[in-house]
Amino acid sequence: MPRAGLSRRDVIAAAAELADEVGFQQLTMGLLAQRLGIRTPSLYKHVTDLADLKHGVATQAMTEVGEEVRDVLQGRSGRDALTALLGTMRSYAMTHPGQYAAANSTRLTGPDDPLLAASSRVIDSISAALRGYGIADADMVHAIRTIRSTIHGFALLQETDGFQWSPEPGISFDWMIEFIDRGLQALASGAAPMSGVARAQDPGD
Amino acid sequence: MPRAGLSRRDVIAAAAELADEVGFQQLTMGLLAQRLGIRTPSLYKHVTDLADLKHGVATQAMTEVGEEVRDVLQGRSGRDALTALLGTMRSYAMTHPGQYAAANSTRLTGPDDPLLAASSRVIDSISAALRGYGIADADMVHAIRTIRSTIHGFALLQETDGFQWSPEPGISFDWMIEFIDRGLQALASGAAPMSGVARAQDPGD
DNA sequence: GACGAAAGCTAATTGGATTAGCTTTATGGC
DNA sequence: GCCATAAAGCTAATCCAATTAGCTTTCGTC
Repeated sequence: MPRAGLSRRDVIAAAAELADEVGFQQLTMGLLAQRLGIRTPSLYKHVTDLADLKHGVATQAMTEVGEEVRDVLQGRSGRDALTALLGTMRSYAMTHPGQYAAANSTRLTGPDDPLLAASSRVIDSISAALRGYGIADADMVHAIRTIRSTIHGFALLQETDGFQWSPEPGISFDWMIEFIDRGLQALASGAAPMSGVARAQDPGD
Repeated sequence: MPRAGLSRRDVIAAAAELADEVGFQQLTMGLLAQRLGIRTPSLYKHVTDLADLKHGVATQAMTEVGEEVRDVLQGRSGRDALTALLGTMRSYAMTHPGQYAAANSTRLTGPDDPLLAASSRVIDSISAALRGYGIADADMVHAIRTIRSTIHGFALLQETDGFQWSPEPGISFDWMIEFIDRGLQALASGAAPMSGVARAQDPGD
């Protein structure tokens, strides 16, 4: 109840904002303290250490992504849902590079990690987006993983300047969405079950 | 030519090995010096600073990946080439996590960066692997980017414990390869040109 | 056998993270 | 209105990794 009246929530929110500006890796206790107008050691009243702070940012970001995705998926299905899903995630990655990096490069601390819960919610949304394609249960886990991989990879490459902007990345992104959409449709129409590949039973993540 | 007789090459090689053991982020001057049996400041006779060291590791790794991929692609085409390509990269990522992370998270220093040259060689190999599919020039850049995104994303997720191992990631990986293979085949057979999506002219990266 | 550059070393500085221990401020209970 | 107390800050001090400065040793060469 003293001076600045900061809460853990405030501190993490400020850290998230700062991470977007200077980069998640460059997020520092000193910089954050300065931003909040307090001295560095005072931060330890709100977070146990830098790792905790970063983990908090990751959780907050993943939660936010989950909410945005859930909202945008309302009333959409099939290709429409896929486009909305991927577009939302890419958009988030571009507007909040630091937070996106946090959300996807932070290791889980255990089975009860709130970050895991937040991630699960996002995965549930991906699963929901795929529902309209009528994909076999056995393929669902793999399809989800494929989509997650693609999104993360795209965000990573773009952030690292992975491709040198010959055609705009955005165009490739749209191309990729179409590529995936066609693949999923083909999957659904059951043209040929995914051959040779073992099928899964458990719709885990 | 005194005592240990180390060269820049030796130092970077040791750093790469160390990175695989402790993680690229955890690679430290002190740890490396200890590993080499010299004092920390002595490292500065071989690299200008930590950033230079890490950049060197990245370049070495990317070069090695490029060679492995080029070799394994000899005499293969189509799905066979795609499987070999992706399999090789995933295998590299799994056996050399630190180096893989280095290669794909290091920013280029400029247009004459040797890391850029090494990356370009890898991209050329991906391009070669795709050649057998008879993909339209206009689609090539996007296809390459899609594949890179997928590989990197998969490696990233697996490393971060992104998926909780319900079915083994390897199975999903195989599934993903098949998914992409089918998509590329469909593309080639020109069923329908990628609609709505702008086409590229320049086969950049 | 001396010379010069390369490769090491020690000492010292800097900056970020973290800890210890003290101070100040809201607040709830009287 | 007054005081005890826990929360929220602060200063001082420690630790560790990176980096710089300046000195020393080792070799290959002539």
